[in-house]
Amino acid sequence: MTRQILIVDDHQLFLEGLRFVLSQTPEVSIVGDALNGYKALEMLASYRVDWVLMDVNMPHCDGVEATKQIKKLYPHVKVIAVTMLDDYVSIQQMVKAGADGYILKNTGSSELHRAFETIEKGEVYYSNAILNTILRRPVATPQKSTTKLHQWLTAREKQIIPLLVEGLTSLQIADKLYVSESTVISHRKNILHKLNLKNTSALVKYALEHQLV
Amino acid sequence: MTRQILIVDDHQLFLEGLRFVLSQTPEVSIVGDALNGYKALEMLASYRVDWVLMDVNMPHCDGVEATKQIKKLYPHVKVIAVTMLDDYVSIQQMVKAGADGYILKNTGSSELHRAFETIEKGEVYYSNAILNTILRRPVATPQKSTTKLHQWLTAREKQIIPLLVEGLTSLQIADKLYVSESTVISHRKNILHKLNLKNTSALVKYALEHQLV
DNA sequence: AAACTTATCCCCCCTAAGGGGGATTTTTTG
DNA sequence: CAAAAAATCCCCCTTAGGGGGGATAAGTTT
Repeated sequence: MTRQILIVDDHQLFLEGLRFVLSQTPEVSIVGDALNGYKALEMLASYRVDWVLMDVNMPHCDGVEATKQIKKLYPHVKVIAVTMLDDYVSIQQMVKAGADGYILKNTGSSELHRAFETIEKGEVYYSNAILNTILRRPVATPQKSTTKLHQWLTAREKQIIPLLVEGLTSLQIADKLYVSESTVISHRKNILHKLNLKNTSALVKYALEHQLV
Repeated sequence: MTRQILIVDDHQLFLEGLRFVLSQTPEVSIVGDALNGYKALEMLASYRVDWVLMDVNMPHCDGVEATKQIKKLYPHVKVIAVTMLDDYVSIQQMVKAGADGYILKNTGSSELHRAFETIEKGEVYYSNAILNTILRRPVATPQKSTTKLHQWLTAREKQIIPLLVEGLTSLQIADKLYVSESTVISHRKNILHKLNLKNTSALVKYALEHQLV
């Protein structure tokens, strides 16, 4: 089944280039184009549209707002963000707005085809190129430890840690696990000893910073 | 050219499953497997290896450390992280360690093949599934803060919190701040009361999750 | 000046945490 | 099967944490 595509972009030149690329693509036909989000919503009200190729930054009604509206009014329409921006916030905003894919303008047409194939299967497509940007963000919790002491913990010990992190007492944990308080105390003592930590507060910090919760 | 693959994983069952999948895959042969990072480095020293399928969390020497070492010693070897973890920090750490791909264990073999094709081309492959996790992180918008309980804390109280997070006792903190132990105890009691927390462990969790450190 | 906040310190009392053992049973592993 | 590891429970004892007050001096606000 041929997919009806709407292109939304305020860059005339890019719009024409994309028109050419899509004209070479089978199973795809262009419904029309819009220079901003408002125009796009007007088009959607009048024509059958399957996919929207949406620029992120446009005047009047930007890609994020337009995508939110489209997903609200026409949930079946697939929206693919096509953008020059590869910054984290833009990507995240578009994803939260409900975009089904995210590709960069400087990637080739082969990537566009791959995106189409992925979205056709009902999956979400992200350009590999944007990932480098996303993943190079500074880490929230700076980690300096190289040796991972906690790999020596037993299953039971790892099970108890999240409960200690929650601030539960030994007795409360014991009741939860149907064992005696002494057992929990022993486990905690062993954990502290294995991780070479002074008290439970330090353990909570360690656990949260090493994703043991 | 047939690719020589080394599998590094401490889960025997998964290892065998992966062996089967790869035996069905053309242009690929398994050099061997290792149960942890150290073993992997030993294997790399003795055999020709093109690709490493690396589990992230393993005992003795985890995937992040092992990947760093591999990339340092054998830059030409492609490392693909294969993991159950889809949390942000793990992914980011592996990327920083130099991993050439990141796929989840619960994805099918078709994804593995896609990863191979992508990496064969010299590109980096990321599982689409992990992206949802990454992009659903809370967006850093300091403006739209709701009511934060800790905004009512005094300067002294905020000063004490990081010290409690470090696991210091009241006396240790008192010595650091040149006040009496009683003072620190009072401050901590006030903090717990203001934040409506049961004990210091819960406070540590709160502090780390709300960037009070 | 009166009211309020903060930081400082103290009291009593009780509970939870932590250090040092040891012992048993079950499970895992070589 | 035998050894090792893990999970379970107990003892004693000391220290730190936490709930309930209250008091004072210094500074700020109203």
